[in-house]
Amino acid sequence: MVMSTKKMGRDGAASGEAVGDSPIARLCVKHGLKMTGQRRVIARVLSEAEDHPDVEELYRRASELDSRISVATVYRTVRLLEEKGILERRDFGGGRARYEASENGHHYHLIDIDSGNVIEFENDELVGLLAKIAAELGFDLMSHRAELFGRRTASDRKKDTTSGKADDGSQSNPSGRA
Amino acid sequence: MVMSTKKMGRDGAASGEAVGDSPIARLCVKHGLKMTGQRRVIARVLSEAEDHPDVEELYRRASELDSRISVATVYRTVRLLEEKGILERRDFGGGRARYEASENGHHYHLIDIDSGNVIEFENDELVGLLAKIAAELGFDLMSHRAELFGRRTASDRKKDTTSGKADDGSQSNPSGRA
DNA sequence: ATATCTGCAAAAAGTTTGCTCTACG
DNA sequence: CGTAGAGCAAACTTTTTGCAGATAT
Repeated sequence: MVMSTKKMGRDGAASGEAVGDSPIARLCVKHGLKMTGQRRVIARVLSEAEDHPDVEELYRRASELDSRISVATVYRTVRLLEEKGILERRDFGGGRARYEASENGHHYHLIDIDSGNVIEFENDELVGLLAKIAAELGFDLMSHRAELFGRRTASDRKKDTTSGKADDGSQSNPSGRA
Repeated sequence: MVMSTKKMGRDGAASGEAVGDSPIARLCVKHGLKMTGQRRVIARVLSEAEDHPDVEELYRRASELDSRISVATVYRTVRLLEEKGILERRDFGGGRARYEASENGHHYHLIDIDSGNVIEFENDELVGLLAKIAAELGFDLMSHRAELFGRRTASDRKKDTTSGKADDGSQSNPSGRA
């Protein structure tokens, strides 16, 4: 098992147009999408996101880079990118959809129910088991998701006291309900 | 692995008041909730549900038994029961929350992406693996969920042609988006 | 008796959409 | 240039809430 070490694209030298493109913007081009300024900004925000922002948060971050972006465009864009398979929508509870780039690879989430932190991890054994289960039920596994809700073990907790929160796409609500 | 064989409570002889109570209604009493007529009806609907109805569907079923129930009450009730741990909220995509009784035991869902059918299954090996993963990350596993999205294998498909849908709490949208 | 619950309707919250103008290719 | 995209605001959908009257314990 390996915890993901997500690398974010550093901001490109804004030379011309295509060179400064973020990884996701490049994916968009690859998918034949028309690259508008707004989309390029949103793509960049998504590429640089290390968490699981919701639309509101994406809108906020995009607006910082270019104030001429509307929420509607963010909604339209994430929907488009989701359809293209570039983005994945998540539901961690709380009513709003949260997004992350598919290119980050398949991984799972462990949510710390006390702090709201979301820890990502990969696990081949798990993939294999799930595929096996699906097969036993007569299905080919097309996609899947697993979320663990846990609490730090006493022994683990005393190791560090980095009590703060790490991931938080704008709102972290452990239980998913206020 | 064992597919769940959920038993639903048959309707009780409406003798007095407490005798006809559904399993969930009894749980409500145990939790000290005031049992109004509406709650009793909703509890019964939930107890008898073999699928994962959303609020709209719960409202429809409850209304059949007693037309003097409002959607607001259904919302308030499921929220209350969820807080008490009697109900669990699910998100299978599609924007609306779907509910099922916690008493049905811990199980997982395999969603047929073509038909929208939801198949429930249990798997001890999976529980063990998830707990192990959590432990490796320094957590005690408090709860978890796993959803598989699959497509019937060619070989399996030709065995039966029960093409229709089985589970469907009012709306089944394989991809979660219309 | 009285704190809790319900219905109703209005309000939130999140997301989608029609229309017109703008801009990518 | 022509068509897809963006902005704006209005529409929609799902869920929550304030309030007055009803009800379980």
